[in-house]
Amino acid sequence: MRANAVANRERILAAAEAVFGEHGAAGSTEDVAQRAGVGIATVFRHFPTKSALIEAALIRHFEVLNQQASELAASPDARSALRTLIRTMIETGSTKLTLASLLADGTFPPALRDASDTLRRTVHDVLTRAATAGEIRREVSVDEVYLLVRGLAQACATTPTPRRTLDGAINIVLTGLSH
Amino acid sequence: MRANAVANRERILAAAEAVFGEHGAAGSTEDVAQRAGVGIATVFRHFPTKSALIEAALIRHFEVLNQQASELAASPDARSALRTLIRTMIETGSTKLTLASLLADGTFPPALRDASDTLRRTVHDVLTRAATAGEIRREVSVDEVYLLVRGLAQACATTPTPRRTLDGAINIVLTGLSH
DNA sequence: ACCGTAACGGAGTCTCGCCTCCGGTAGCAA
DNA sequence: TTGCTACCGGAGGCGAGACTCCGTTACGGT
Repeated sequence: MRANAVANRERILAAAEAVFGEHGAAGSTEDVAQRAGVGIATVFRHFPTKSALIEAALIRHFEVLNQQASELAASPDARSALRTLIRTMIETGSTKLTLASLLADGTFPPALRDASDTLRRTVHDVLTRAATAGEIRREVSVDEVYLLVRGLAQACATTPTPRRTLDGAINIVLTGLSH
Repeated sequence: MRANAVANRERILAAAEAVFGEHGAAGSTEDVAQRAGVGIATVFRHFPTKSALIEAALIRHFEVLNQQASELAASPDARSALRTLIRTMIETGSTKLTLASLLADGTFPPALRDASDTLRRTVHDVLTRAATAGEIRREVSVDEVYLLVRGLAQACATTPTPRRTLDGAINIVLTGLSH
């Protein structure tokens, strides 16, 4: 792949993240192209279909999240690591994209599934560390936390939510986890 | 309005609820017509636009929920009332529709806003009763609970979720509310 | 500097879904 | 029963957005 093409691919992915993050799956490929400063044909040359584009953007998102989660898993303060992780996962809005892709298709393509699983494992680590540190109850499962976090993310994504409210909700969850 | 027309209107609303509940705003008007057993024109005669149709279906949903919530607000056992309410709101999947309409338009038409506000007030009642009964902390706001519930509903709507997991998540929230 | 070719751009095609037009059907009053 | 008319249904119009074709551009190896 030529150097120019690599750069374009990157610009398209960034644009896709922005557009789909803003309008969900309703965002149009032409918007993505325009925001990336390339022609439509270029977008379709790099990603043969709209789903492929969304999928690629999602994978990228998961990877970034996983990167941050890994760093947090290594942090000494398990409790605040958990809090930060939850905040990040919600605010990063990645789930807005997840939602979009889910609505479009319904099933996860394997590559996406991998990225998602990796992230889940890392989150699991953070939870386990918090549990052994006695910060949260031991019976709490990743799935439950995941459900709550994904839910909050989606809720915030669809309706503008004041920071106070979100903080309050997160606090409720954290209290529910620890007691 | 002729008797026949009333029946059709009702059938269309029921069909709309089913279709939009299943596919979100992506559900097509023709699907609704087919499921209702009427022609497309009939749908558009009763509801001048797709948004109007979604709006009507949503209002209906809110009213049903509000009905159930009112009954729960009168229940003697404040704690279990709260639990049941939360469960119902999540399972009824109404929020799937909310989501749909929000994606389509962004702002609430007044009639819908009313229905939504009424429900919110009723939920507020249930919360206050639970608070005075000492079942939950006094500082929790309706908004926070709403956000959590809406989130769980959306999360469950987009991905199939085992009952155990949902129960676990609800438990976490309830513990977070009470302690 | 030159050339082969990877990569680009945008006009055009095609499908799909919202909405309308008009001829047909059937409720309801007399 | 008969007629008036409210109501229905399906075949289009129309616009939007996913995807393709092909002439043009410019990267990069020599």
